Amino acid sequence: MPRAGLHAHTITAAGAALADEIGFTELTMGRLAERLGVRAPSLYKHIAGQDDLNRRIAALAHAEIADAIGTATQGRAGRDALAAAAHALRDFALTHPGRYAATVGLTPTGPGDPVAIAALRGLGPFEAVLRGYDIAPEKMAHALRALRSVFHGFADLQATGGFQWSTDVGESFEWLIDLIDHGFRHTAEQVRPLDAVRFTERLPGADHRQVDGRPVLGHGVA
Amino acid sequence: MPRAGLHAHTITAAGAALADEIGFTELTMGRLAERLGVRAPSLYKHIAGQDDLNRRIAALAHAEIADAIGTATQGRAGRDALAAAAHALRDFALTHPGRYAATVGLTPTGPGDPVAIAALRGLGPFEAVLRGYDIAPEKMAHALRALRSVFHGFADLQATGGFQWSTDVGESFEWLIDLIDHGFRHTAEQVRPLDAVRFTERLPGADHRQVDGRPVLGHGVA
DNA sequence: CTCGTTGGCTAATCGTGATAGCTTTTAGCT
DNA sequence: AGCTAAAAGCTATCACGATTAGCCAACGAG
Repeated sequence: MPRAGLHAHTITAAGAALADEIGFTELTMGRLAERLGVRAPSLYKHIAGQDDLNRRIAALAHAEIADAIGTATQGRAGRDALAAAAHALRDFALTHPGRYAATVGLTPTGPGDPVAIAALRGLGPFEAVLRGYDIAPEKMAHALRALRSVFHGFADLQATGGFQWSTDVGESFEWLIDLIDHGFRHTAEQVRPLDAVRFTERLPGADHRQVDGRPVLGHGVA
Repeated sequence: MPRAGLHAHTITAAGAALADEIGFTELTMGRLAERLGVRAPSLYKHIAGQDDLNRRIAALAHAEIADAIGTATQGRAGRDALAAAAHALRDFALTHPGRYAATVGLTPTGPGDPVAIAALRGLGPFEAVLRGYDIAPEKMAHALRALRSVFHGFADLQATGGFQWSTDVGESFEWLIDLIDHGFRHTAEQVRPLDAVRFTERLPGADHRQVDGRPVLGHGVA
């Protein structure tokens, strides 16, 4: 019996492709092995188990998303960049639902976690988009979270069949981009009193390192 | 052996509570049965199976969310109503992570699906919030989807541990509310050409009934 | 050519969902 | 009070997926 010549990277790619076809939750070691023309236990010679597989797929997806958004926003700014990034993310979620599903719900296990590192890389293009608006540096983290929330929310709802009315989804998406664009322009002009910055609530287990009184944006997922 | 006196409603409630404790994906027939002091097969006398259980929990959660947002927004309008609704939803997602997880990822099977009906009921309070802004009636569906995307996205990211930086999450949330509030005010003033309304893209399987050229907002999940 | 490592296989364990068929409780009726 | 039928639990059992142990063949270095 000749060898199949598997590698962790091969398995991850095949798993991602299969997840896109049948859904992330339907991805099983047996099915993946069958797809690779191999028996299930053989996969364990290359990856540690299903959780490991899931994390590798998530890391791959994060990297791909970062690339997609990065290239889509090259040379654009303002609403153009915002729209390009939004479309790139949504297109990815719709074309690769399995991969996209892998990126949500997997808490990074620590600073060295490949998932965390890949997720961090995915933040870069979003920050670039925000640089096109007049946002105070200390508000950047808020704006980043807002961006992620908005576009993840839309992509997630659409990918999971959350939009059932006949109203055109693409048009709703454009409307949403306008909403955020206008919001960013308007909020940027706002002058809010300093005592609005409270820093009271803390997530248990979150990383709280600070330098010069500002959080270290070094790892984690924003 | 005396009877336990189970009912579909009892089982659903216990399942929701257990899901909140151990996580929705960890909810299992055996564990739920143990919690109820009964053997797993006994549950099948009242519910059809795990999928049925999941859907019942989702319907329950949708109803509870609708109630929470509805009461929170009573007598409020504009930014007040927006903030109240947003907080109500986020509080629910954080206090009842299991139930909240059940509400995402379950596509309604049809117009009569209890999940779809409950989800529809949950839209009411959101529409009420939007009435506080000057939004053209034909844009209401877009605004509704925008609202759902934004707050689902934030709640989902926070509930799944997506925010890892030290920046205060509550503050980011307030910032997001401001962003949307400003966006709604500004976009409402916008006058956009009619040909921007295209109605080209259609979701497969979606309900497309229309009356007077406008979609019937009768069922589905927006 | 030989040998150690590597990669795939079979067999087996364990946990979970689901179903079949049996038994007992319980409510209503005479 | 006793009878009866539906309802509600139980045991036994199967299917399937993840994972591990241990066997053996393929491959590359000397």
